[in-house]
Amino acid sequence: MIYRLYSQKINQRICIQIRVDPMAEVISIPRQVLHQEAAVRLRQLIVEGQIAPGAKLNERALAEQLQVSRTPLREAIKTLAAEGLVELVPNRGAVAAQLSAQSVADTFEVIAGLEAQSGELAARRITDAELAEIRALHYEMLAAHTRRDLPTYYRLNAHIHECINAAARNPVLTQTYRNVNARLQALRFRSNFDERKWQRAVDEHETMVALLARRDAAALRSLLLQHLEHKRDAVLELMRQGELSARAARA
Amino acid sequence: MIYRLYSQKINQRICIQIRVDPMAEVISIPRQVLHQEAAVRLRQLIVEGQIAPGAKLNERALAEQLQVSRTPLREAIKTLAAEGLVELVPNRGAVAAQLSAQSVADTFEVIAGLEAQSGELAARRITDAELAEIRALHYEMLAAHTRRDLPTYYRLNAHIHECINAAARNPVLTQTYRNVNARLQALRFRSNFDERKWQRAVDEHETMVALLARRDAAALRSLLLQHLEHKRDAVLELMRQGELSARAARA
DNA sequence: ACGGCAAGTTTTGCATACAGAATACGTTTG
DNA sequence: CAAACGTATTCTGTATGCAAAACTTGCCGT
Repeated sequence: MIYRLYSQKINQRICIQIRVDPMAEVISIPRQVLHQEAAVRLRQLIVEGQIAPGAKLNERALAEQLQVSRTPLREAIKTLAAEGLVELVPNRGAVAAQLSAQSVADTFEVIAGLEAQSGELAARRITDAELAEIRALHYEMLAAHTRRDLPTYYRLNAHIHECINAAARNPVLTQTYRNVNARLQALRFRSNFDERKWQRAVDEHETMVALLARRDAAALRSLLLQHLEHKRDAVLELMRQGELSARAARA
Repeated sequence: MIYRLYSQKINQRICIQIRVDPMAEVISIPRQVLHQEAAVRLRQLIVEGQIAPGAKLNERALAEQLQVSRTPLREAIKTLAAEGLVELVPNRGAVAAQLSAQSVADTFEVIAGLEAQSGELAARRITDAELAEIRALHYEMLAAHTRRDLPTYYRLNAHIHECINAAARNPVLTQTYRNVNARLQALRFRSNFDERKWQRAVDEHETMVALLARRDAAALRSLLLQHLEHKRDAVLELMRQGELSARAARA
């Protein structure tokens, strides 16, 4: 494999060629293109809530913050718009997506279907090694639950669901799932379980692992539907509380 | 509501204000912004196969063809990339997505899940008026089938599935469905049923309408799963034939 | 005081300019 | 003649400039 390095001046050109061992290519860090880098960082800002839902995205300010020019930033915004994380308003730029209670419920309905299918497929296709990894993560999660370490619990919880998804061996499903799920991350980051619901979620995860081990696709499917329904109710309840406390603060 | 029309010159500014009746706004045709216009037309080019799967998208040539500059075109390309219709290769631009048999199968697996859920929800939520419209479309489709008018059949078929989806009353589901479905349109445009499979598809549609009328969510769900499985097999078979004939042509 | 208006300011959308990466191509050399 | 090389050309990625749209502010008349 041959690579060439050029440096073009007005009327003077230098050309250097170097050979690169094909095996060594993975080592090279080709620094992602700017618009993808910008998309990643902007996605993070929105998902983590540093850009509030409904907030306007000022291109000049964001470009400065992310240290890129407006062109790649605008391209990144178009990407996030297609993912549903921002909304484009003609001649008025973009705003961070704002989820009403209704659209949260809708999103959970879709996610539930996707997760259920993941589970169903995973139960058929999972390997013992993958199952062992999920079981290990599950025990770590139990530890986090015992310590009431919510951030770690969330991280592990999301990781387990990602692993189940991966075990379904369907890249299109994985991408679709990630895409829809991204919209909910902003909510989950803030959310906080009540004790009883948290225990129930842990129990459901316990059953999940057992059903995966038994390769019981149908049961896992319905468990996941139920699990997501409970998650939805928890999030909606928190939204209502948040709304109430916001109203109380305003009053 | 007040709108203002400006024309800025270097050091001279003209400002005209006009009043617009809010009710009249829907009449005005504010010609979508260029990057969205470009995205729509580019999507069409890819879906209809005028840009072959795997073909490189030359920005300058495409910009000229679509009568826009490269900036909005690139933004449109980023949108389609997020939808999965094109693939971005760093420093090498974009290529129209190419679906392997495996990824077609994967995509159908996801679509099947989404359609099944649409059906399930639609059976619960559909109104009599919506049902009547679907039934009407169904009869039109029967007419197209009887005439062996494949293009009309496809159009009506897609329309019926869209209507079922709409009856589910879940915008997130609708968007996700459209998104994933777009990738398959390119294939369906070219495909052609064998007689027996076509008849079976028509029969399945007949049952579909009956189950919607009975509001039988569970049965509709499993029928749709089966229906999509058959569609998948038909498309995969056509892909194999296409490959074979392509090979034969090359030999 | 207040609603409406016009000019000023900011911001978005698009086009163009330019640097660097990739590619095509003619030449050289073993 | 094929492989390698160097140059020219093409193409992508980013920055910048400019016009139109939206927003802000101050003014004026009632």
